Amino acid sequence: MSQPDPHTHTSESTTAQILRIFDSIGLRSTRQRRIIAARLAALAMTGADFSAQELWHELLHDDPRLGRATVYRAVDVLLSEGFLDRISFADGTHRYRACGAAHHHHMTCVRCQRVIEIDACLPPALFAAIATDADFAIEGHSLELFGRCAECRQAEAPDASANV
Amino acid sequence: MSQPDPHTHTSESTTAQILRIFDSIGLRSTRQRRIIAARLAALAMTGADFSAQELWHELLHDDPRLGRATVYRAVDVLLSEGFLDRISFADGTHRYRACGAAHHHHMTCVRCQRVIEIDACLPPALFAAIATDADFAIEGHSLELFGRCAECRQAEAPDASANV
DNA sequence: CCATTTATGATACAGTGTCTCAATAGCACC
DNA sequence: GGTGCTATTGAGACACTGTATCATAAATGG
Repeated sequence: MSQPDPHTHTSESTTAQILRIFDSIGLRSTRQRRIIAARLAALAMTGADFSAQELWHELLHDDPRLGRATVYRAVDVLLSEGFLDRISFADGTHRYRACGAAHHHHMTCVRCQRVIEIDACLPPALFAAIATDADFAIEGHSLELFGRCAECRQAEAPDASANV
Repeated sequence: MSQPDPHTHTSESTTAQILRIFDSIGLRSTRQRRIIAARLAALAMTGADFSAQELWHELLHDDPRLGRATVYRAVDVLLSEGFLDRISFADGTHRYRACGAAHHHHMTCVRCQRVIEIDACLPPALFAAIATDADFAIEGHSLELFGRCAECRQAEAPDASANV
């Protein structure tokens, strides 16, 4: 309850967590937000990423009358509350991912677009040096890595083993 | 100034450099591309950032019939050739900047949107550790820092004239 | 149950980038 | 300098993403 084990999160408890976020900033518990929370909880389990548009289309199966703006509004709230992460892709587009609040970064496979989380971060000394040098108060940062996952490297090596 | 002069490039030579990029990949030298190159050379001197749309609007002063798609196409080419950098902002939008080819990152003031370059980068050991851990072949990365510049911190301190 | 106030959904709107295609203009060759 | 081939252009249609508006519906507190 008050001490959810991150490794035993059920879809239901994640749903409740999202609804608690809405509640904590004075937003009402509506049927639409419950539907959205349930779907996001499922996405949080799988770690899948999604665009706001895609999320809306999926939710239309649950409720064909669900408004697009309603979904966008909920995503905005959950993004600013830190429940959702925005992932920027190299082509300038961006998608969302339910990652909880812990600070981390993402690495994207440029071939299959799979996204994995990285818990490593930049050394604080680097930030300190930059901040001092430029006289900036650093408030946040975004680090995205791009590369090829093991599977895609295999799949792309037709005459393999001679390659690097 | 006794330090290494960063302005060893004149606007004209930068224009020529851009046109050489077009030429090197077999693209023709057109009046439109020369106009675009000249403007980008000027932007490269000041280090200003811009959106494709803004660039197009500015160029309409030089040639009121210049097509929007023409500018977008040129920006795409110069981006993929590494002459332009794409800067991603925290709100998901992105802009371009003529930075030449040297690897570097950007720090943006969240208040005045000023962008400064950072030559610091991540320690190679960090990349190696991540790549090994996740079995990824890392091909690129993007690091954006957000914060407040000295001026904006001053401007935002209403009753703190004695503040840092 | 009722009054108040928030949330919703439909739609219009704005911004950004892509695509198509007929007309234009470079470029290589004569 | 012509000439023909072909890349390029420009205009606009189109798609996608996100925001604003506002009458209506629904949730909350009493």
